[in-house]
Amino acid sequence: MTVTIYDVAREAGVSMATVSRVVNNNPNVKPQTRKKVFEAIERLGYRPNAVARGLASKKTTTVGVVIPDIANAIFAEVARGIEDIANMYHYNIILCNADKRKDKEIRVINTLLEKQVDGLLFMGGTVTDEHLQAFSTSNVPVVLCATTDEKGGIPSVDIDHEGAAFDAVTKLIQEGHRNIAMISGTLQDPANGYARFQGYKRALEKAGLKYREDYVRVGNYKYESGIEATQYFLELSERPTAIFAATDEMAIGAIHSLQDAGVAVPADMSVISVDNSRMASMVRPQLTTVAQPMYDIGAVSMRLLTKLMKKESVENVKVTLPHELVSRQSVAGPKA
Amino acid sequence: MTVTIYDVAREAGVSMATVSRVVNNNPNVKPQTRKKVFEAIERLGYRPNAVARGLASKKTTTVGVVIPDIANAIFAEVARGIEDIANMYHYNIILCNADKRKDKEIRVINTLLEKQVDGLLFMGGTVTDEHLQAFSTSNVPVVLCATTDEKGGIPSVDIDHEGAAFDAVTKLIQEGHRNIAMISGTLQDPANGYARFQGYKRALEKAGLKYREDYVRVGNYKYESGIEATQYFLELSERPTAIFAATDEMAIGAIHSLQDAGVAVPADMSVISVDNSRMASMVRPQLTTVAQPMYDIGAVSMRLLTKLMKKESVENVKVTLPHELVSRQSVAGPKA
DNA sequence: CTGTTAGCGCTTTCAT
DNA sequence: ATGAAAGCGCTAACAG
Repeated sequence: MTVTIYDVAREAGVSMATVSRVVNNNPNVKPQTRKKVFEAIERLGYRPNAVARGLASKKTTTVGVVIPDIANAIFAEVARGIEDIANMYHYNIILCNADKRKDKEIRVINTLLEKQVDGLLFMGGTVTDEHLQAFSTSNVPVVLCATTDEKGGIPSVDIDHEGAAFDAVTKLIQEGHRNIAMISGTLQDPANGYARFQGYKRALEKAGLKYREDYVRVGNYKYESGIEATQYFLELSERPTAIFAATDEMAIGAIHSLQDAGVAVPADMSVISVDNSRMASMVRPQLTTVAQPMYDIGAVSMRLLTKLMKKESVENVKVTLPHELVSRQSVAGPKA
Repeated sequence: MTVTIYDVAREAGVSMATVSRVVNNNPNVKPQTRKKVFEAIERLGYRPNAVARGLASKKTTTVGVVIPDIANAIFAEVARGIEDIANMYHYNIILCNADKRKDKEIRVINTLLEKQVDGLLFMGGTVTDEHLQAFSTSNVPVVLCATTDEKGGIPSVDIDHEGAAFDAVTKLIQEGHRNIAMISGTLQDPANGYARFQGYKRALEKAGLKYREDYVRVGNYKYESGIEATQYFLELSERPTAIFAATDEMAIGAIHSLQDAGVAVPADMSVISVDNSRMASMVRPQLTTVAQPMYDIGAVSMRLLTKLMKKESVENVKVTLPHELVSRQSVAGPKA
């Protein structure tokens, strides 16, 4: 039924080895022979079996990517960066959602390794010893993208979350705000949560502003949690004049919550965040936010992985991509 | 280096076949033997090689999914549905972006087939003869999701785009609108473009309203094109009183464009669309739209594919999922 | 319930 | 430049 390399060899009157050579573009084939083989391939409609090739060569040209949730716009953008570069280097990707749940992460890492992926791109919560353990049962290279490494050994690419948050809050301070609230992510989340919160505190500190617990609410990154946190701030006897949200989505929730309560943005209250997802310019007022280059994080980490898979030496295996404030309409000075 | 089934067999003092049986949960193994084997596996840190298994069994437990663009929220949602169900049935997915470009689609179909996927989920523009040709070079089942089949032979799951558009426009008509504009997708796109446009026309016709060319603008599904189209409508001597956008994103562009021009939504103009993406409730006013069950489209098509892969007989291979109007805040009657 | 034996379709020395 | 042959690690009859 299925035509194999052997059939092609017979049809072309050469050996399997020769067919293999032409299929793999090995230069050691006489042009004439090459032509004969191509014709036989054409005639028979031969299609190489990548599984057999993988078994024989111990290379699958596929990489595994574990991602928290592909339906999340941020991660989807990273995934696109990964896939584009993978494609460019002729790799395919097996995509697994793991929802930042350790058990699920460990499980998919193992099945990916069983499938003999040539490399692993890991995007998740924290990398624990168990993760390290799972990684080490194989010797394929791993790179973390947008993911914190507790121990610090693994190649990774991310932005400086603490710095990005610091810059966002500093922008608010420069505009004259002194009462700045924060809608944080969960502090257990090292990057989007803890690090951004630390950046907030450092900016306050540097400006000599006091940190107040009632100015911080922990959200879950969702729009709704931005709304809830803002409603809380609105009821404070001493209202903040600006809100820093750890993510765009929560910031948009904040903006709408404010508007629903009749407080004008940015006239009565400023809002800023970190992310710069596409939605940032799809709100009124358009959101001022610190841009995090999602696509590039994916692209760069995949590029790094290709180098590792080819055993090329890489100078820097811990890359931090730049972030940048993009000023739009949601920030102004505090009301006089 | 790597430990194989043979090593385990030796370690456990049994044959490879027995090890294979326990690994594959074949009941024909004495509990005691099973135990011995598991212990050997544990001791050696054995991990089955899925590539070898794939070659021997002619099954890879992975399916290929070609998708237009994973960074697009709509498709990402479908992808999540696919992956969740795939996971449930112990399949993995190889994800390929093809941007609805035929050449790219054909190319990835072929590489997916080379990788011996057990099935194919195709999400793209139109299915042409060339696609059919590519599919037919293999005998794995294919299911189309959210994709039109020109010829009609292939299993598929989608919603009734024409009907969804019809319902949206009819809602507007019921509210009393008689001057209804449409921001369409490109008419070359059978589902989101052409079909939704046809639904618009049919609704008009049924209500005895005349179709006017100047009330239709073709957009590219992006926010910005919603803005541009709306600006055009605003300059018409006889302004429409309601806008039907083929997608949420264009509708949101319309809303903002209207607001920027000082026309209140829905007081001065109503806006409705089809999609019900997460963004629909993340705008003010919240968008009234006809919900398209993206996640379910993915889930149902993957479920269908599993049946096809198991050669189970399926009653209906052309499934149309229901759509539903969700009323929020962007629609009201026309100004008296 | 367990073992033997062929392959699965291809790559890769090693010869020639 | 080409061919022969030995696997890659596993499953799947077939025996027993």
